[in-house]
Amino acid sequence: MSEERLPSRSENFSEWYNQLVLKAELADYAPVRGCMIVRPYGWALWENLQAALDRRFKATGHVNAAFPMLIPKSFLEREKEHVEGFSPQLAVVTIGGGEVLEEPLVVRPTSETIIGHMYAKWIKSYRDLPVLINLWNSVLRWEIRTKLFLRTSEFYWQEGHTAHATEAEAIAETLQMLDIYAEVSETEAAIPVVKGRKSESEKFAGARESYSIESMMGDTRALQSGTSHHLGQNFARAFDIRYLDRDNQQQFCWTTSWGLSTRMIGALIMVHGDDQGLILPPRLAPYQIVVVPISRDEAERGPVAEAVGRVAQQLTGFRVRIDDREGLTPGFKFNDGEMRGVPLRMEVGPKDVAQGTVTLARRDRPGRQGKESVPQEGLERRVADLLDDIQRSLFERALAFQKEHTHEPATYEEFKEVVQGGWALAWWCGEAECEAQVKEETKATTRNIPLDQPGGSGVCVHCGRPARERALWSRAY
RNA sequence: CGGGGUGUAGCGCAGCUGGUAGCGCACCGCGUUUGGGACGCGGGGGUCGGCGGUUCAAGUCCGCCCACCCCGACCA
Repeated sequence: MSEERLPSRSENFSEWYNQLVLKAELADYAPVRGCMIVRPYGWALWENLQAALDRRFKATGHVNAAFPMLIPKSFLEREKEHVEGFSPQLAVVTIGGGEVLEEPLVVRPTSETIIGHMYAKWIKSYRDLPVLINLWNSVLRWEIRTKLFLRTSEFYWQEGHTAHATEAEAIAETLQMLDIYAEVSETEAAIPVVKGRKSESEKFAGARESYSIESMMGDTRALQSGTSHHLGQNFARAFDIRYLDRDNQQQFCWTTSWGLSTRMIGALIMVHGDDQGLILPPRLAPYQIVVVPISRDEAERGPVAEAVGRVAQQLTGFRVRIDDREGLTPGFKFNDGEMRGVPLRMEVGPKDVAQGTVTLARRDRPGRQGKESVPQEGLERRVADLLDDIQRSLFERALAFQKEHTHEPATYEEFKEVVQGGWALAWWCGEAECEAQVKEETKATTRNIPLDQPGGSGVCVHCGRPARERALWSRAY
């Protein structure tokens, strides 16, 4: 519960975000540095997102499993780029049961290595392929600078790990999972994305190619909210994952990995929220409707409660919360529901009882607008339509915002200007030092190289050398 | 890891030149309230971030440490 206002979203985005996460009771700071507590309301949101993803993973043939949190340190050292990428961020266990361990164990920063070890053991024949396993777990990366949901030392996610007989299959898998992430983000979270390939400097440590979905937050900065990696044969060679093909020849597998984390919750907050608080998309909201009963005296209480009960019966197909907390005024509950981002509020008071109506208020319309009086009869139909409309309008609003702040600068001068408050889609020569210079000069980095390129060729927006692809540039979280 | 800032009740803060801790909100009880953040009365709650030092006496002065936040370099 809260009663103070949030900082202004437009004036102090960062502070607005921090306080909203706490006040909406999504998460809290843990007593351990860099870690977060995900509170029930935040976890309910994650569970809904999990369900949306898991359904799609299963539909595409994946199965879930559990792997240990502790990994022999030597495993991390097997793949050269992987070590370099993750060493600085590892937490290492050196003592167990009071004894110094023979070999230190690392708390998993990601599971490619232990997966590689086990896949090598399990895969013998082309008949064993593909292996399509997903893990729902948490991982630990020693982060210096943290922010709830966006970057914490421990975070919750899913990591998918697959092994295939051919490169083409592995690439198809990598792109299939990227598509699933994009589809979940857009249809469930109502967050538009740009799918693309990561630059060499931004790709996953050990990957051959990394792909990401990138979204524009309310302050125009970009957030990578899902990644899918084609690992080539890098991990297969490091862990000796081989199979015997139809011609009785030993072949290395082609592997992939892909992950999406609770960071997506941060995206939901930053894309849809406003000065009043969260605005949650109906498909993921823990509660889609909050019912606020209103009665001035004992005589009204009974009929109102009866109407609420009747209405609740009609809405069993929705996630409904009846806010019958005592001693709180309706006004307080309105604000509380808005802060928590409940998509639809239903007020049931004496006037509604007298008229056989309820009052609906949609969260995505400002203030007291978006309120409407509807008959209790056939209510569920109107509720369903409104929730659909809210889901759609949140996406459209976010997409319009993203488009409005995405530019195609022709010159570097223009580029420098636009990346201060938006995204730039601009030709890039593909050279790492060019990218590094741009970052130095503007703080913008390549987010990805969008997959749907209009084609053609041009000159690098920074150095003027020939360029074959356009990159999406932005300041990022 | 560099620069800056903050640690006093759950949250936000006050506490002067040292004298034994307070305000608002939240919380508990009773009553009146309830269609946009109600009000009255009465309560409970503190190793003042930690350790050490100076002093008759430290929230206050000194030293060291720790944590968190903001801005930069690195990362989902």
